[in-house]
Amino acid sequence: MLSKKTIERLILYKKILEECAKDTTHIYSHQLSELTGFSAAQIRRDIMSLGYSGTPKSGYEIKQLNDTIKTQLEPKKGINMILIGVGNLGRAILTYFQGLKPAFSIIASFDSDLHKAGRVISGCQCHHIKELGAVIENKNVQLAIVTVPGAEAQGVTDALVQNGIFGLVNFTPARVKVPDAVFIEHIDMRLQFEKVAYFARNRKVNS
Amino acid sequence: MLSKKTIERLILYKKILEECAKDTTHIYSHQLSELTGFSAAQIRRDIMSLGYSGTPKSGYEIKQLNDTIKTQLEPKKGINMILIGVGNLGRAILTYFQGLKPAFSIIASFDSDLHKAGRVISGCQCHHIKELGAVIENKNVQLAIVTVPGAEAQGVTDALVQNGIFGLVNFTPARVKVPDAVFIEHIDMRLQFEKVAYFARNRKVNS
DNA sequence: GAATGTGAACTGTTTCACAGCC
DNA sequence: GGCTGTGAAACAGTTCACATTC
Repeated sequence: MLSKKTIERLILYKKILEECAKDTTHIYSHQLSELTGFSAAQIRRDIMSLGYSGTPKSGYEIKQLNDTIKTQLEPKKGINMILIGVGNLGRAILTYFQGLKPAFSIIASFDSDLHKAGRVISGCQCHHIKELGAVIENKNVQLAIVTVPGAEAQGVTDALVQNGIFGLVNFTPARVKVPDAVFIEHIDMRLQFEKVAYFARNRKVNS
Repeated sequence: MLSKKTIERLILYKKILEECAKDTTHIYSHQLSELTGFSAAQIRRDIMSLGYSGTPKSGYEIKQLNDTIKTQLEPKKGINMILIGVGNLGRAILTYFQGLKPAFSIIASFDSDLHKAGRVISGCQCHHIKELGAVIENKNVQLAIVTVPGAEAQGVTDALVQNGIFGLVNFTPARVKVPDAVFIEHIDMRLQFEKVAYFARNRKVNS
């Protein structure tokens, strides 16, 4: 099993290799290093962990390498996602994702507000939260994006897990708890901003 | 200098301690562990690295501990931020940040669209991108949030760095390059979703 | 000669485990 | 007994450096 950090880098390589494929057929680790900012040794190590090999003569064959990464990362069919909480952030994400189909589709959204339920908002059908179970089952939903207010996050998460969701992206500041078998990623923007503020303030004052 | 990971945890402790302060005056590491999901040893180690000490009898004094964290993390005055790119995501972030004042204020936004420049959008004065330098200088801006389309990210970033910004949060998928002395955090949502999809699919199938 | 593939070394982070304290 | 504080061990992630290959 590849580590979280390795996966993040592979996802990045994949995107960059897609760009490169337009211009050329082979690439060296030091070139990928230049494009990604990771060290060449790191990149060779990652590619090794995929089980793919290049040659000293011409480096890595871009198309083959990319296919190898895709095989590891991507499922055969697209990912079906839902989004809970159609507020400002929720709507922004819905709009953003219109551009990423079909690899990632948000196929339904949910809100507890009866004024939103039943309408199409930001290009996505909004349901009332009580229909959660039915939609997840019918549409074979695998991932959920949580953009409700922090106080509601744990309740919504519990309901999602109960209904068989096992991958979550939580945009609320609440640190919700999930069973071990469920994978959750917290994207706490406030925390990220505080971190940047800290390191910007305490930056190395050389150069 | 504290590490990135330690800082992230400290920011979380701070928020949780603020909650706890309403109910009680002292807390044990294992209680903080329960609330945060990090191990008790980890928490003791982090607090040690702050130079703060508790007592075996009653654990850590919440108010003192929180003040210690704040001294490390927060500047005396609030952080002035700007946001570049008033699209969907940009507007969502602007709205979201209205609630976080005064610790973090987005004091201006910028866009290359002349229809947006001059208006107040999502509670924030929008300027044309060419006024960047003037506003940064006048308003003592320290941090910038980049929410432009990926293709424009590097150009905007260069302009920001040129104008003396040394902390950036980049929401575009582009991996922009900055000088060593500038701190940048990438929040690539697409990448995060792919990662969650991967780990959700390859999850441990026990329990 | 310049690249890959990789054992070994190194660096950073987390956990263990226990002395010391109340 | 149950807590903190912390050296030491364990683990994870990255880089080094070099034998090997084209």
